Amino acid sequence: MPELPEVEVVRAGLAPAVVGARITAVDVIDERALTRHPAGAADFVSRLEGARVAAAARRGKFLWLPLEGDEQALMAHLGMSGQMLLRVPDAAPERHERVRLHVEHPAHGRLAVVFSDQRTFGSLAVDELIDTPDAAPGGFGTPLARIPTQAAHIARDPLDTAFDDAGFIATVGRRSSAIKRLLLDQNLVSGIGNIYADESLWASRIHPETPGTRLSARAVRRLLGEVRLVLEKALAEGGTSFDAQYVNVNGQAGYFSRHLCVYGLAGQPCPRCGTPIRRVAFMNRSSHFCPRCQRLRKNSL
DNA sequence: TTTTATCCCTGGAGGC
DNA sequence: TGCCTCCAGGGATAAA
Repeated sequence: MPELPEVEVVRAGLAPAVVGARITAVDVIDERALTRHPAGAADFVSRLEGARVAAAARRGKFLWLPLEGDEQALMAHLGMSGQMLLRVPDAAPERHERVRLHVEHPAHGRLAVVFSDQRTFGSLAVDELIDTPDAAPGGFGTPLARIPTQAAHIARDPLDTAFDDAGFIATVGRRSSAIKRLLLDQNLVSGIGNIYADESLWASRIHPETPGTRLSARAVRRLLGEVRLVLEKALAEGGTSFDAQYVNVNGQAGYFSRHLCVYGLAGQPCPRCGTPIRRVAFMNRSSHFCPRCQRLRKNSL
């Protein structure tokens, strides 16, 4: 499931192949891949054909390719199972191929950029770029203080140098929601999904259902530090792959799953204390934690 | 404003 | 073998 590290691996893989390239043609195979582009497939195609890609940018789990000399960008969210694959121009269709962009790069020649998505939670759109409220770059990979309108509402991610640590700590301290719910709230901090939320909370020894109001500023600062460490380690390993749902632009898996301490490891010993990891239902998904290292305390942490 | 629940979707796993 | 149910989960939206 693509979270920040996986999306960043995709962005970094796409950048050298598409920045400076011209989009020569667009095939929309399945319109469900355009749920974020309400004007429809014909409008999507007409806005892209002939355009040149100026950059490859990302904030949290949102990825976008600003178009040169224009106020628009091709925006992508990979959802649960979306993939952006680089292929030779006449490559056979992928099993769950939804959209194919034909591009021509001045150095690399013709390429196909394939958006493939099994569960169809991902989507592409051509979106307007607007100014960022803090005048800092819109995201990683671009110096411009611009962001697609559909990504403008989400917070910066923890690896963004413009991330507001103090604002995050203060907001968490005011909210009574479970800390895991707050970590998954993209309006508060972006890029974290179920895997890295569980891993960061385990590293911080915080129970996922601890209310934000029960966490001291010091505890939230420590958690933020662990979030960054986990994300950076995952990035260095190429992201987390459990199956074919996440691969980089060349179709290769990441290796961070070898380093997971709790996620998906219910019943297995905690790497720190040996107590069996517990899995509980949480927000229509799963939480994994060590019942000994991560106790739910009544007093503040 | 904050919090919580529901829905969207596909394919693999497991039970019968 | 075939059918059925459950499960995975990011984000938008509605409801409380």
